[in-house]
Amino acid sequence: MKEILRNNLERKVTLTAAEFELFYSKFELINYKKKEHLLHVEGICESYFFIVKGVVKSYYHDEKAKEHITAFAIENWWVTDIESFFERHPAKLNIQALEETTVLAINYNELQQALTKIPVLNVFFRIQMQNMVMALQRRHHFYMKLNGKERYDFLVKTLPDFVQRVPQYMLASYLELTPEYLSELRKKSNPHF
Amino acid sequence: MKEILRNNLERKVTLTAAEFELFYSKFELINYKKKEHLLHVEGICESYFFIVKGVVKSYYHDEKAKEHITAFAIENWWVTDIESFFERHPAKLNIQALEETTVLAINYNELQQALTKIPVLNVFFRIQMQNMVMALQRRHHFYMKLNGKERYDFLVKTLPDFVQRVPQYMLASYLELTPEYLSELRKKSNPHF
DNA sequence: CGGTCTCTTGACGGAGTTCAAAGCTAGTGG
DNA sequence: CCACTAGCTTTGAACTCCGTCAAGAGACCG
Repeated sequence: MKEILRNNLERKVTLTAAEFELFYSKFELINYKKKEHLLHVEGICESYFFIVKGVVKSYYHDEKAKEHITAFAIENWWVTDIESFFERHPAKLNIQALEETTVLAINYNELQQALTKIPVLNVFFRIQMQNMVMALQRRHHFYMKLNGKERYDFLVKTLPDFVQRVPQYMLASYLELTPEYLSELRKKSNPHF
Repeated sequence: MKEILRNNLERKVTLTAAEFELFYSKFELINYKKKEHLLHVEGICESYFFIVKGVVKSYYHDEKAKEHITAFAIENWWVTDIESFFERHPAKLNIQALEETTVLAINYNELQQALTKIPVLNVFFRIQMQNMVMALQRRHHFYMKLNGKERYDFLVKTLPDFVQRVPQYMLASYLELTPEYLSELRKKSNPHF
């Protein structure tokens, strides 16, 4: 538990043992059952989550009540509604566990204190934000350059195991396609079973 | 010049006069003529730019040589190819001046030194990256939820002056539409001239 | 073994693209 | 300061991708 978080931090910065202990002490270990929510739309997102085990999805419903999945996150990833968390606005996203999921959660005030007491965390989160910016820019290319079939093929090629861990209709939602059309694409991809 | 940068920083953090002077001394003032490039694809992006005056676009060409504009930036904005700049990879983006443009540019090594010597800059850039993440997430909704007409109308409504500063075909590229189709949409929007 | 959740099929329609051509507009040089 | 040209915008027809709706077929869980 502690080790997983520590390794994740060490990828980007170096903390003294004391700094790490202080930071770690601010987290709470939480267990979510399948379909339980880490965050509900409208509430203010109080926590920044580090996923120790499991899978979650971030999603919202549009005006026609259709679900749009904006991201999945698995082991060793950080997840939150950044806008709600940092700006203290009501969330536009829901976050829900797709499997039994264990997280380390740190709340807003604790994180702000930690950022003050442990300045190197500003470096960590700056780099994390930079990486997120890069990922979002790549996602933009992904959606703009590729049509539905190409997006699906790319996902299957780059994350084959992940594709099997999540039902088709959720992938369709993430790919911004209808389940019906995705089904048609799959037929084309695999002419023989 | 100095004042504009100073104000931009003060929106998020507070620097001492000495810190600001140190930071400012690392910038170079550069003037670009219309159509000149701040950054060329393939080269490594050496500078982080702060636009003092003018407009620039970031864009790339797809495999069919079609141009895709990913962003515009105007006075008081920061712009760079984040991935190329921070990861020291060849750039995937070009950045080009659309008008006579003046920038303050800081290069990679100078910025790294500044981040070490002036720790509060880590806070500044962390917050800047956070804001960029939020902007990119909003952009994702913008493209996914809205159809072409809605995207165009939204742009005209929120940035009417900007729309006039940039040719239609560039707006079309930014909106991920063909110029032909955008022309059709404009006709629908303004039935009387 | 019954019901809900998930995936597939097919007919049809609409948003947006492609290609080709013509009509404008604005900047440039003569 | 006008004329010319290159760059920009508009038009229209044919076509493609993908969504909607309606229905049926599996599959999983209690």
